[in-house]
Amino acid sequence: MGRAPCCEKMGLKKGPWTPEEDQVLINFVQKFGHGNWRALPKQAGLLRCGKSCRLRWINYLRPDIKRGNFTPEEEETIINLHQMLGNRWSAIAARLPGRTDNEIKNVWHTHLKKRLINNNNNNSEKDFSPKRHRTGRTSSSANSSPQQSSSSSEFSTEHETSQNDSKVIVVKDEEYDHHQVSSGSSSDFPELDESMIWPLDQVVSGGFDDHGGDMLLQNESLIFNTNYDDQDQYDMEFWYDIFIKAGGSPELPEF
DNA sequence: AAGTGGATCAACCGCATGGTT
DNA sequence: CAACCATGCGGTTGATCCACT
Repeated sequence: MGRAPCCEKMGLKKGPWTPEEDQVLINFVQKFGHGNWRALPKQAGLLRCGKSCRLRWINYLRPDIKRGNFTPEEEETIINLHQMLGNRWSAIAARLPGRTDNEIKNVWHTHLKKRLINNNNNNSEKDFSPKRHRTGRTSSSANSSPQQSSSSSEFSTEHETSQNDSKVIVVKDEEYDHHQVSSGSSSDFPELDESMIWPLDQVVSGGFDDHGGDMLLQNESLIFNTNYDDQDQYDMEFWYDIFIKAGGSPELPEF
């Protein structure tokens, strides 16, 4: 692999944590907090780098960590949020109290992704995969995600939403020759050209699935594909609101 | 009982971001 | 404003577990 890791460079320990190390870290954090992860291992007497300590605490030792299997409700929430947010595991974890981004990422890759693939195979008429899902991050690693870089412009079949009075904002993506679509009030998009706003039923009949989350995935692309490139710090609450308007699960906790 | 291959998950790595100097 | 630093994030790895042959 690339450059030598910092831990080895400093003669620090790597690999699985021992119960003794865990206890030292717990005791230290409970006493002094974790204001400075970099300095913590030295102060606590641990032969670990700060990064490793932070990860261990956040993913395993934190007192509010919920262990054990994910409930069907949690899994459904993850699926919904993943449709909405893509591989933004920390954002998803923020909506699942007691669950960590690492855990959610693991459960997605080991269970949920396969389940969705199976579901899609069983219903081959539909293709819910996003054309291009861009997040605020511009790194190559973020873009290299299979979820985010997968390609499918056609969203399938009938849309069953009853919210026909909603507006849908459509922007032709010249480069990829498809439409970016989002649902919401036109006032949510300052400076939008009126020609971009179509009635909902007029658009979704052209090929959208019945999951609000998929619409939102397209939503995010809209922001980054058009005049709104400067809005790379998009507002989670804003998107959540649109997600709900578009028929997303309302049972998620409030921001 | 032993071997094998897939599944799982803790931990690591590199990079991006935001704050500070 | 550039350089540096600390932290957070997402992708990936590798050890271990477990079911199956």
